[in-house]
Amino acid sequence: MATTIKDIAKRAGVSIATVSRSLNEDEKVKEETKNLVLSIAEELDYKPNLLARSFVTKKSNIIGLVMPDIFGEFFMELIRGVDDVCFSKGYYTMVTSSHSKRSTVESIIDYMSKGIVGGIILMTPSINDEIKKTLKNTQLPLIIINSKSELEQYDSISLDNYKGAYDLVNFLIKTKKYKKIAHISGPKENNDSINREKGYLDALKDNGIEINKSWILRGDFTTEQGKICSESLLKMKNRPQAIFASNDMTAIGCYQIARNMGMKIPDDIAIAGFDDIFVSQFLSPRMTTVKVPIFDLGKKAAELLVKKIETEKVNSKKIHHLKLSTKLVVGESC
Amino acid sequence: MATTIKDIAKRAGVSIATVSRSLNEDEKVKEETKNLVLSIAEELDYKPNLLARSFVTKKSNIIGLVMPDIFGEFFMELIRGVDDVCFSKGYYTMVTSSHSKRSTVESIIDYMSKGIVGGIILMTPSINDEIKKTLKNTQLPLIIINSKSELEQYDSISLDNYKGAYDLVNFLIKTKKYKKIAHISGPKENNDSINREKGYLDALKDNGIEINKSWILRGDFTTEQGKICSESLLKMKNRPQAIFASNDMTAIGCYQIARNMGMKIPDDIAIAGFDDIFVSQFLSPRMTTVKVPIFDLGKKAAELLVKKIETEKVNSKKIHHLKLSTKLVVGESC
DNA sequence: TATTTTAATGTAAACGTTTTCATCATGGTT
DNA sequence: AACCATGATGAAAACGTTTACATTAAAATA
Repeated sequence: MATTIKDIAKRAGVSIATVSRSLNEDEKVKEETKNLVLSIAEELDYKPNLLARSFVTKKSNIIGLVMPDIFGEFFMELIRGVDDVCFSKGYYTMVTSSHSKRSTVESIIDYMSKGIVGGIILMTPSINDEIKKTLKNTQLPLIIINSKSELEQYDSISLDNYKGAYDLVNFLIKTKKYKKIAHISGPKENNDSINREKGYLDALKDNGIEINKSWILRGDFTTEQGKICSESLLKMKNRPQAIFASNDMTAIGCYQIARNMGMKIPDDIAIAGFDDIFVSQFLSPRMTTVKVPIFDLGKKAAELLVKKIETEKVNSKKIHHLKLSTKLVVGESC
Repeated sequence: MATTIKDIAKRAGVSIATVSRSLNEDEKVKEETKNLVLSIAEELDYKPNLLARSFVTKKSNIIGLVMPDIFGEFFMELIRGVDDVCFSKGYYTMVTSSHSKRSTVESIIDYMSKGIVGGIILMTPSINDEIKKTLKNTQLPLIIINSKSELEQYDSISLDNYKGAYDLVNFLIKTKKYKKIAHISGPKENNDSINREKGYLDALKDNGIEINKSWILRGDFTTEQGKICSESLLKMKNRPQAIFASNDMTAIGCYQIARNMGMKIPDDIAIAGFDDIFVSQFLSPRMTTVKVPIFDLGKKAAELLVKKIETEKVNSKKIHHLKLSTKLVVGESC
């Protein structure tokens, strides 16, 4: 049987209330008594029962991380960032992802209603009405990771996809002197994708380059679709000099097609991606892309959430909207 | 305020005991009463307070996944496998990793003592005395993921690293006709590494090839060390025809050095790895390696653990030691 | 019919903690 | 000397469940 505050109380000859107070720093209790209790707790190797504590305080030091998927380095880095902060602040990280069998909403509801988590980090590429409605019904501390802060009333952290894409395309035009730049986008509803495309369009516009709509193809962040799109781009009579793919996975598809068609990168076709995933540095030539600080994203989200959980009483109603900047990674593919 | 069994009891005109019994399928309660209770619960959108439940039953449906690190696709796949099973069985996945600030042992102790998890999946590359001692003090259901089942008393799941390596080296000898095969190992204490090296040695032995000790170098699973080791191998007067690296990361280092030295893979030097990480398929030439079913590993571990948690009363003392087989992936690097 | 068994339900304790309220010294203020 | 504020502590309730035990009514057995 594990040691409880009762055991300590008995041994110390005080009430359990005094033990509890001694254990929870902030309370007024005579220094002497406190030290006695603390030393006995130490001696008996006392570990507070978190379940009991959370149960009575209605606060859980478990953070629920809801993601659209659990796959690849993006989510791994996110988890790592969250875990890093959680650990150092005495919190636990609980992960869940959407599934064929479970929607994002279901995950959230589950977490919210069962009293199991003390706060939620919600990472979602898009926010639909169902999610909005669900969020409205909770008063759990919440941080949203999403590019588009459609929900102004919630704290959010996002990557500056727009600027990342803008800078990259601007670099292609200004430094590399490309004028014919195609784009393979990401999924339609995906806010990351939407903002990257915007950055692309604005960079062209600002440089006085006319937009060629036939050079903008819809991808879906997969290598497969990258292949399909790049193939049709490279077979055009008036084909582009460069392809800006909405993410590295898509760009990898372009690499493969270019190689298959016997084209040299970047001489015959320049390729740029977005994300700077692990693979990208090993491709030859090294991919030009945009580094996104996912680890930091996770860290920041967790930090913000913990802060929110702990100051909830004070209820500082200030809403934060953080935007993390990306970094251009210049390789030899352009 | 959330609905509790008291609310249901009041509305249904029964005691909370009856409500509880109705909710927990297995109990004897009149069909009629049960239906009434259930319909009211539905109506009031009752969600049991998991904290309260776990607190009183001393059973948690949270599974603690303890890993040596949280980085890269290996752990991502592991988490995914665990999450997959956990979700479908109504469990939650809590992750933690070792740190500069936290040892594996501390993570375990933390999980064990705070009453927060109902079982632990412990993934560790090696088991030291401290871990052994710690495990002895718990009666929490536990599954160990580790190559070497030093701890026969605990259920374990592991990858058949030995056979994977043996088959690969055997393939290099029998099919590819290499006779001079070097090996860059992994960390000393790492059981995966140890078994892979054993497989390598035995394959050579069984094929009547004498072992050249100067061709066996100590790596540490990093690309950096792969570079260092392969450079010294390739600069030898009597240099090997092939290098079997203990994992793909190391093999990638070999690729880079070979390229730097102007050597063609596989003509000048053949390279093989282990793990079949995501990158490997994109290298040119495609790496020959060994695919390890990490996702399945996670799944199996979770399945076993859940089974253990749920049959604990019955206490079937049978200990399971599962070994998952790997699969040779033939690329063009050999 | 009297007694025993069984089924259905209620009562209340228990889990380990926090926290409100009450109690009781102690020492300072009039 | 009487009073009051204060600081330290204890008693007990509360949180939402499950569950051992008690109770009741109905059914089965004698």
